[in-house]
Amino acid sequence: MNSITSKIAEHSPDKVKVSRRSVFEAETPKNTGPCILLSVGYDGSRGKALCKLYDPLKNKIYYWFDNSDHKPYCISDLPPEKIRKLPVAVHQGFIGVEVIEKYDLLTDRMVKMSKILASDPLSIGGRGKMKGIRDLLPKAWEAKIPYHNCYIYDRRLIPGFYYRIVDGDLLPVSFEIPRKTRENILNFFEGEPDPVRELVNSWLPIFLYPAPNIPRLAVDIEVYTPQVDRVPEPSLAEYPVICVSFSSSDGLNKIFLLKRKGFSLGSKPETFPEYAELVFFEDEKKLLNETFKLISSYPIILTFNGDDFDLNYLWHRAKKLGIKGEEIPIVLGKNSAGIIPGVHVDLYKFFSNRSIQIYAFSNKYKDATLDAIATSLLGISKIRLNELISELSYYELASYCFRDAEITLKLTTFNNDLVLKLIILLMRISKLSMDDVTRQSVSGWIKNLFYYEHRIRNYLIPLKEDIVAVKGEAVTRALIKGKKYMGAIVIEPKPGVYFNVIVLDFASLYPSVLYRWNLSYETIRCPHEECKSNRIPSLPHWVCKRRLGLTSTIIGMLRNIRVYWFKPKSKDPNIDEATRSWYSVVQQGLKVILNASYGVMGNEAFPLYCPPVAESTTALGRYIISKAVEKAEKIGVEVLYGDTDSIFIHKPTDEQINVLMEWASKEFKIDLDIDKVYRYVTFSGLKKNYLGVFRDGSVDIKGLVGKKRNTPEFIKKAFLEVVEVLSKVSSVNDFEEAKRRIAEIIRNYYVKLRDRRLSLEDLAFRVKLSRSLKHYVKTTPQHVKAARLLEKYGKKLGAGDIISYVKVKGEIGVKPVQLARIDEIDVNKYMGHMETTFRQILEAVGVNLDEIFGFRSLDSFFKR
DNA sequence: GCACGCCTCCAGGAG
DNA sequence: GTCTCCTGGAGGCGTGCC
Repeated sequence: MNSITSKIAEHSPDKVKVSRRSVFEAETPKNTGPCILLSVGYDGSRGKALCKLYDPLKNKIYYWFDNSDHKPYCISDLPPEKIRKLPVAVHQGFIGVEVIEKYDLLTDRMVKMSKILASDPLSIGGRGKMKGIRDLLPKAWEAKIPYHNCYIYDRRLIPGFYYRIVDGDLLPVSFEIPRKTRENILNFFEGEPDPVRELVNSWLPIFLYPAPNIPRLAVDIEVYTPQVDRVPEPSLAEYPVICVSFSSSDGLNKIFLLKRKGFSLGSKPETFPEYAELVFFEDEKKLLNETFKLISSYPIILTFNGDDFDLNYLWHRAKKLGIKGEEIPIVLGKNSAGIIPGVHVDLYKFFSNRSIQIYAFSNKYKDATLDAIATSLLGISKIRLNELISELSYYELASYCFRDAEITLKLTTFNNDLVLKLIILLMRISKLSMDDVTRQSVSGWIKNLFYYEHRIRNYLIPLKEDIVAVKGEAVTRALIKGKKYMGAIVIEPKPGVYFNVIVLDFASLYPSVLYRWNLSYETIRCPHEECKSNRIPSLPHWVCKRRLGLTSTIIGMLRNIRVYWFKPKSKDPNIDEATRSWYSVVQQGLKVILNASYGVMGNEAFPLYCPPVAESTTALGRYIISKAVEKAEKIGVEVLYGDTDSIFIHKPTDEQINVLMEWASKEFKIDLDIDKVYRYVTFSGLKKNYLGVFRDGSVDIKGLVGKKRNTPEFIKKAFLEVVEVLSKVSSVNDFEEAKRRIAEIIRNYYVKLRDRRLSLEDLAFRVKLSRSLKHYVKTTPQHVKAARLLEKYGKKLGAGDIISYVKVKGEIGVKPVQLARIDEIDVNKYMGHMETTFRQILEAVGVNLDEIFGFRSLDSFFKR
């Protein structure tokens, strides 16, 4: 025991210098060097907009407050004299009203409006007892924009970009773009209208100037809990914080542990981080105070779920222990936790963002859990525990907690700080603060970006109901019940095996269509008589000939700049690696925005929602792909399949490919590219369902059930073995041998199944609960049945949880893995699943399963 | 009473 | 809370047959 106590004593806080100097410069300097604009907010005590700047050279944060007496406001169509007679005028926050002129895109003319100024943001948009000004007006424009964003627009600020304070004023740092680079990029916009070229010019610095590396500290806490399977409730903060870990991008690695009676250091696990400094605290309050000092000493604090848990818990716990509010550098919002003086980024929110998950990380992680994300992106997992957190020895607890902090940090440092750079780029594009951009979804980014561009042009930001009133609803019918308008075409695939298949696709088809056809809410069904002849094929809609659409121009500019410059240059070996890496971030960030740019137009919740724009986009997509099929057939090329923006063509000559590409660029001014080159492709005959083998033998599997996440592991394994065999096939003659080997593989797995030589884990279906259990009322899917069985045993389950269940004989038919035994398994059901899985491939190979084996089903084949 | 067809719900995926 | 199109499995219900 003595040695343990002495070891602990070695780590006593008196001997270790824990605190770091705050990065905060309380007094705003009159002049600074270049700083990054991290965030714009509102300081209630001063009643001013507040910009958080980070000075990378001095490692300091400065707060700069508005010096222009900028006030919150909203806009009304009533003249000032009428407004002065309304209750608005006696609102305690009412300051005054002034006449302004705005350009109204919906009517295509200048309008006189009234700008109503207020003393504070709440006076405009307040709710509850004290109604805000916007609710006292019959109609109010631009009244729902958070004040700090309004300030960004009016000052034309670009979050994530460089600013400096000069004589107390905030000025952007101007960067010289090399003349050659500028010219090279603008060359790609040769022949485009002037406003497009001007737009490109104004956006270039955003893309060309690399993001800085900003120091950041990841924090993770562990809390004692007496209950199994229960996360402590932050708002109650009943139990002590027993461990806090820190890992920073500049090499700080610390673990704070709370000393508890009856706990020992234990033996050092292999996972213990020797490079981290272990600090013991007798007193929890002291532990929290030191934690807060560290939190105040970095410009960016990273957590994984810190909004809802870690920072939330720390705040409430600190209050409970009697720490004074001003000593807690945490500001709790409704759904988030801010910090002082820097910015808090909750990576759980960022990685949960569907667009980030799918488009930035190509669906590499399927669940937004720290373990799943870290495993697939970093190759590092969380530490597996055999005991409850509250029972771990000090060393084990420290190792476990620290790993989480370390992973959290690494999520922003891996691949050359990819994620940090991506966040900064998205700030610049969306014009949102770091705290906002990491918490909002893609529609929030696009909304803010469009609002900004409206404001700097003095365009009135329209009301959603006015857009729909003027432009109307969709006129097409969706194929799927419950959808609002018709979408893309999927060409019926020709079943069979085809060697030498090329996939041509229209590069970012929808953004290109929006741009080329000038589709924007103000240009579709515009008010001009002479434009009515400019029709969209097959639709009653027309497009403006007089005016360039605002949103279509922005989307087109982003699309072109990505396709022509950043995407190719990110792979150009003549460019230095640092630049290439930044370019790669830029092109990925643009991809995220572009992929959603059409979708938001068809989203009712989007403030510029415009169904005619959305359905015109898909209608033109259908038009273009149909014309492409026609053209291909006309020049003697067989089209095997196509989906939305692609055609799969059989054995085309180079000449034929060139003809098609030139035709597309001449006919539509849209690029048709070679997307994929297959050695062979097999089509089962089902749409969105095929297997292709590239020239190098790698395999491209789409839609097949063997690949689906919820397919049992053993079927996936069998499927992969079969795929492996197929990847070796290089000519028609190889198929006979391949089929024999495939039959062997299937038989092998069948025998394993029949003899129950498989684990329950291998047999489990893993299906996600998409909502809480009580919300399943219409039907009871199998995973819900299993989940309800689990609940009887006291397990708490909710939306997002993955249920693992197996199919068993008997009335209910399913059991959660935890409750099942191997002898209960319903072998026939699994046979059925194997059959469908392999039918998709084998039929694709061109031969019906029945024909291969000469029996009606696999089942009867094996029962022979 | 029961097989069967048809529709709906739900999850997961393609683009 | 971008969008629509497509597939498979199970649940739920009506219908016709024995």
